[in-house]
Amino acid sequence: MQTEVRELLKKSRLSITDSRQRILDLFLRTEGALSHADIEKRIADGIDRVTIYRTLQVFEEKGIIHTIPSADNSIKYALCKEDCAEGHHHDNHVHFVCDSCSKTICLDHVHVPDIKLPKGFYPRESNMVVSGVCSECL
Amino acid sequence: MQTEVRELLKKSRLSITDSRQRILDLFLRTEGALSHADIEKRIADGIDRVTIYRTLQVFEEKGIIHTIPSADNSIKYALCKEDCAEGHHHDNHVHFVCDSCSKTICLDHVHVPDIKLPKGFYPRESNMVVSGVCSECL
DNA sequence: GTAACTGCAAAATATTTGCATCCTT
DNA sequence: AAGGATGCAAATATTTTGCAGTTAC
Repeated sequence: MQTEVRELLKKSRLSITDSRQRILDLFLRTEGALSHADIEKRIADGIDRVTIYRTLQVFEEKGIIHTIPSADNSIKYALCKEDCAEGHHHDNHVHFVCDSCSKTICLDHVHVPDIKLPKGFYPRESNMVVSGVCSECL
Repeated sequence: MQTEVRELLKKSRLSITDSRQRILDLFLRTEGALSHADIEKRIADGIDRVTIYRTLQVFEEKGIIHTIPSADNSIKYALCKEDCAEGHHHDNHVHFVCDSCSKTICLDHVHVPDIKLPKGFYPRESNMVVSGVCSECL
């Protein structure tokens, strides 16, 4: 397994276990976001389902991955870029879900625009998900 | 039960049943969005859980309500305004989730801005959820 | 009367928790 | 050695499906 994976875990002060390495490695090798089910499917020789739940939770708390909201009861997770820190996400980019291949992609360079809210509303965090057709499915 | 409820159902060519009237009435009386669980809790003398699932599904198909994506595996539903039609939602407004009272509110007058996507990406629909503090929780 | 809707039971899924064991540091 | 992580079993919770009885039109 790559050194990169171990470095990432070390940076987050997480012990370097086999499951964590394999799950994080999968994220690094995957373009686009992964759901719990995706991970279960794609890690051949099984990590326990419960361990996946716990790993995703820890990774999210540590700012290694962030969640992408969805309207179909299936949260997806994607790697955070450098500017995420423990307990403090800055996944301030637009997410794209392809209607055709149903991949979910972080458009890291497309920022969520600031919104003028009505009087009395104070924003903390914005999330934007655009669906349509991705560049590979034209 | 109000005439408004029956009119709405009639307009969508749905038969006017007790469950549908009560669920739709709840939406009309509620500010903000409702999850399946909310509905179950707030309709005192129980409608079957399964009926609630099926009713929400039909309402969504008919353009009476729309879903609001979330990052916690709990879809919320909110009434559509006039411009939603069968199989064709235009809930093109920003949704606000209050961190304090955790209400989800449709900001009907705040439109989701158009986004400039990278080459090759074609948008069909955008969703935006802003969280923070709402005007009642200041 | 007929098609559509509902409730119940049950199946299928998904998520959480407790605990004994194993692994990392 | 000690604390944390994992797997397993089991408890909960959520969603889906089939079907028989009921209701709207």
